[in-house]
Amino acid sequence: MQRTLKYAILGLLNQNSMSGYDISAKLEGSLKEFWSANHSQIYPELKKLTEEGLVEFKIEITGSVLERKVYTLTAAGKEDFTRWLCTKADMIATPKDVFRLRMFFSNEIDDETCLGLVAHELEQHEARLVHLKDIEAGFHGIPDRNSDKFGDYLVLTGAIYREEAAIRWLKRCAEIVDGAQEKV
Amino acid sequence: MQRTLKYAILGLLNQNSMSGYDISAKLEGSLKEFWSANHSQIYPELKKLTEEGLVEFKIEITGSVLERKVYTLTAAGKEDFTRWLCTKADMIATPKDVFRLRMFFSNEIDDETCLGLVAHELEQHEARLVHLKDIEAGFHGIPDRNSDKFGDYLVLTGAIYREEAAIRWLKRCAEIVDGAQEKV
DNA sequence: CGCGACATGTAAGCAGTTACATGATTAT
DNA sequence: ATAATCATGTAACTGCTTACATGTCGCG
Repeated sequence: MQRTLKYAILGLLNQNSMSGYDISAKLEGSLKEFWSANHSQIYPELKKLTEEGLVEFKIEITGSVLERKVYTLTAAGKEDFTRWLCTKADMIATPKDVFRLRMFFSNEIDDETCLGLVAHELEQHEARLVHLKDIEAGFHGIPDRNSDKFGDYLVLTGAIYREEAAIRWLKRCAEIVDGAQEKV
Repeated sequence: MQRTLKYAILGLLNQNSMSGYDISAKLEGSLKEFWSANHSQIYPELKKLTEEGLVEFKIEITGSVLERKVYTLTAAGKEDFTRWLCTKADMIATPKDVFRLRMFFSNEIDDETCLGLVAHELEQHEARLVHLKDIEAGFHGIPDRNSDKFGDYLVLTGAIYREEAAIRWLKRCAEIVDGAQEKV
């Protein structure tokens, strides 16, 4: 029982009070490189956190009737989050990857199909890398150590390194399959 | 509904007939870098695959009474697996990573604690890399394109690249946190 | 007046983890 | 004998995805 989504939400609320909709948007933004959740998971979790006394909300009205629940961390919520944040944890066991599973069985795939699969995967990682580099260009140097942007920058760097490694590997895969082909 | 475990099992049975226990062991071996499952997930899945007519089993006796169900792919199973294997898929959306989530909120952590967390994570990735390099040393060059070892080698290379990227990033994190500290 | 963004929720089902439960075989 | 490994299963629960369901607000 890790309740990681709980801490993702508490962490965001620690930065700013916001609604479930806003949290949903954040998880579609810079966080989505390493954590994501649908609104169908976020709203029930917020309800649970309210019952646990870690967050509280007040209702705001946008326009004339549209309700918006703006959540804020309670002192207990802040404490729980801080405790989690500073806790050393075991490295994640298995980052599951369907593409790598396919490649594990690649001896059953003919060269042409295999190179097609690799090219398809490569395209997607290259597009992602371009996107990440675009975001990186928006940072001018390393953000202030105490600003929210600091963690943002760290994990962006991590995502870039990760994509670069994936691309390097995929190119190596193509090379190996091609090389094995030529030897015949 | 992806049923990825289904295809992991079919793929292993395509290599060799084996029991649920053997499949469990394989998923603790070289596959565990990108797919894993407990026996409590494997046995019910094998039951389901049998009902679907994709695998069949015969009971072997080890010793005098201990039963062992040895599963084999049926023609339908082989066909289903092959179709899946050659299918292009979208890249996985979010490889969830709790450590990166912590780092996202790192502006809330003091330098010493933060460097401790990074060092702890780094240790684990370095140990993993050593382990992977050991396995790599057991391969003498690239295995035959048509052997089971071929895919094994490809994904091992991928795991090494991945760990190297993680290590490079963690060292960069330490550098950045240290750098930000000195500036004060 | 229609479309996209804002806003919140529930239900059903699949995937995965932890714990419960049992027993045989082999090596020390 | 006793511990590690072989061997198979179920139950309860958490986590996550997809689909269902509803309604407002602002812009063109």
